[in-house]
Amino acid sequence: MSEDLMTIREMCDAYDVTPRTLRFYEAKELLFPIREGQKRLFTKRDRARLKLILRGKRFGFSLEEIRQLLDLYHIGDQQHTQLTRTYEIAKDRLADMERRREELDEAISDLKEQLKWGEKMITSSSADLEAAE
Amino acid sequence: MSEDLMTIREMCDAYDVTPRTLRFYEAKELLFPIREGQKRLFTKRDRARLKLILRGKRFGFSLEEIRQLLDLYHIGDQQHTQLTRTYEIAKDRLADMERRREELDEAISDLKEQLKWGEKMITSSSADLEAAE
DNA sequence: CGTCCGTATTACGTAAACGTCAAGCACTTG
DNA sequence: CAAGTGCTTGACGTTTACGTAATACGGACG
Repeated sequence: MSEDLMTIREMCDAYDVTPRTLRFYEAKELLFPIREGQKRLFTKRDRARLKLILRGKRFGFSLEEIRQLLDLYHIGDQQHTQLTRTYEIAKDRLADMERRREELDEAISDLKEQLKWGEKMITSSSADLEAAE
Repeated sequence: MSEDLMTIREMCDAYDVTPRTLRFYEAKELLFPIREGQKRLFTKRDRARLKLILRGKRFGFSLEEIRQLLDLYHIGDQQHTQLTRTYEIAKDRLADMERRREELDEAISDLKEQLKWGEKMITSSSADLEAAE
């Protein structure tokens, strides 16, 4: 348990991002590193959030969308009404993701189909692929 | 079979994009509408490509990445060596997508877990969620 | 024939997500 | 203590993916 806190450089090495990116995310209120004097120290919570940020980006979410998603994970001691609302948003998000999953499955099988053809074309000769819908 | 060709406006209505977007994609060599005089006419092939473009975007691919992916679907009558190379790229892409699917599954189950907590919190009262890894 | 309407081209504008200096503070290291 | 190393805060630059006029062209219509 080396310290639970990481410097900006350790973060960059660990997650393959630049210092600029981490400061940018802090400015956008996606991360909240603590300050020791001048320097930033990133907590376990920051690391968890960063993972989610990078994951979100890989799925085409904007940083603003990601920020809202992150807030879902911060369901702290809020008011009941606000909480219910948050819950609804989260359910919508989940539905989003499951739609994306279906789409991704489709994309994968499309590409697989394409690869089967590619295989045939490599082992045999060329053909006319324009017939495909 | 109304004509198999669509005007820019018909395309916009059908796929919910702007004319600017379609012209932009053409400029970036993602689409290749034919020209009747001045006007563009989009073929079935353009529509298939546009669908893939929009799908790619939903998964966070840049237009440049999408253009390369689209080329995989255009495995026409190329040279054998080039074809083999293309095939390798396609397989890498497929592996990419399957990794993404795993990640998406993880993201979904994470969010579902979060929702279970949210449920408890709504039906009961507030609690401390900071203990979560 | 004048005037819309839809499309075209050209060009400048913009939001998001950083990159890239410039200049300064805090160690520590020789 | 001078020099380097690492971090800091601005501030301006850049790329991507379009938006938004301004201007012009070609057919349809009253």
